[in-house]
Amino acid sequence: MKDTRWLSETELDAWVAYVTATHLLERRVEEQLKAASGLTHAQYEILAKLSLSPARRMRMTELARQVVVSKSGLTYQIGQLEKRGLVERTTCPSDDRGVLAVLTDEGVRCLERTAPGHVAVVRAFLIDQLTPEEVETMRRIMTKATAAMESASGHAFRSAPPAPGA
Amino acid sequence: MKDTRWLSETELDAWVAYVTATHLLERRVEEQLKAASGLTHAQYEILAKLSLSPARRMRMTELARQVVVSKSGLTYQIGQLEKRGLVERTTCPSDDRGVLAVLTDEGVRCLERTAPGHVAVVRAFLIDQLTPEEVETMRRIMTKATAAMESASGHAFRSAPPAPGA
DNA sequence: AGCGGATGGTTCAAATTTGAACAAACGATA
DNA sequence: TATCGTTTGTTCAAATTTGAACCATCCGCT
Repeated sequence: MKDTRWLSETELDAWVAYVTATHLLERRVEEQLKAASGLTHAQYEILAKLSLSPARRMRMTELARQVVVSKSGLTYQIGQLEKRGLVERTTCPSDDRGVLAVLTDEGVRCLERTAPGHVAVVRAFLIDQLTPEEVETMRRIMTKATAAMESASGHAFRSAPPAPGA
Repeated sequence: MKDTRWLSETELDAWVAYVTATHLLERRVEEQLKAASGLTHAQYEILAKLSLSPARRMRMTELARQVVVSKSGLTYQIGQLEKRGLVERTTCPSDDRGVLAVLTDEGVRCLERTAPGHVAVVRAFLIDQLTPEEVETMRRIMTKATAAMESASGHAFRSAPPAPGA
């Protein structure tokens, strides 16, 4: 906590631009989805993840991990999606505690109907603004950041890795 | 709304990685700030913007625009910061409707006390994971995206620019 | 079989965010 | 200077999100 390594001008610019762009993009995505299908971005992400999963179903905890939302947050959203008939809850065969969120046929149709407009926004404000090289670099950057955060345990971050004897 | 230009595999990977990294990063930033100073990321951003403004003060609307939050959202957060004595509300001399949010000395101290830990997280999970070239590319990418969204009026986005006679 | 710690999901209260509705003040124009 | 359309900031209700508390179930060991 002593001498701080401040961000260089470029680093700060990069961070500020990232934060700003992220907020603006989230706002655009949210407003488009809401207008087009009444879905939240969080809800769309849930449907999208489920649609790519083996039998269009996933355990709650795993789904929460993949969409990066708290357990209670997912419980709430699955409840909302269930009300609209886009998702169903099934008890997990192999684990009585478990709950499987299953994408319904109606959910699939909703997703298919919604995807084009969503992709259009992502393209218009981000992807199509970039060169192919920039897209690739962004992929690399975000993948690295994700890896760093998924490996870093809990919320403590030190310069030295956790001692084996601790 | 007819034939959709879907995302290529790389583009999709880039987008998914971006969304995931953003959620994870937001979570880390939020948890660090909360633990270290009881501030929200939104609140930190407000303090930071104010600290860089001429007399450490800014009009509500302009501040809301810069931190990308709704007007009502800013009203709420400024209220919270006021309770903690980090910000004060002043009536705007040139416009009786206006309100100036002013960073107090206490607010400055809070920011100075909080910044090192915040920067450490940003470094640990993002900046320090990247090469200087990648940082520069991210800056360019996010700046372009921001520009695209700030220019695009309202929420309509068409392939053709708005006709002069419309 | 029976413990004891870890996991999976839900419930609950509290905090935050947004858009719509409003009232006050501005400013250009008749 | 009286008026109409804007802009400013707040209030309000509704939706969402999170962490902590909780119960049920699972799993490794005795």
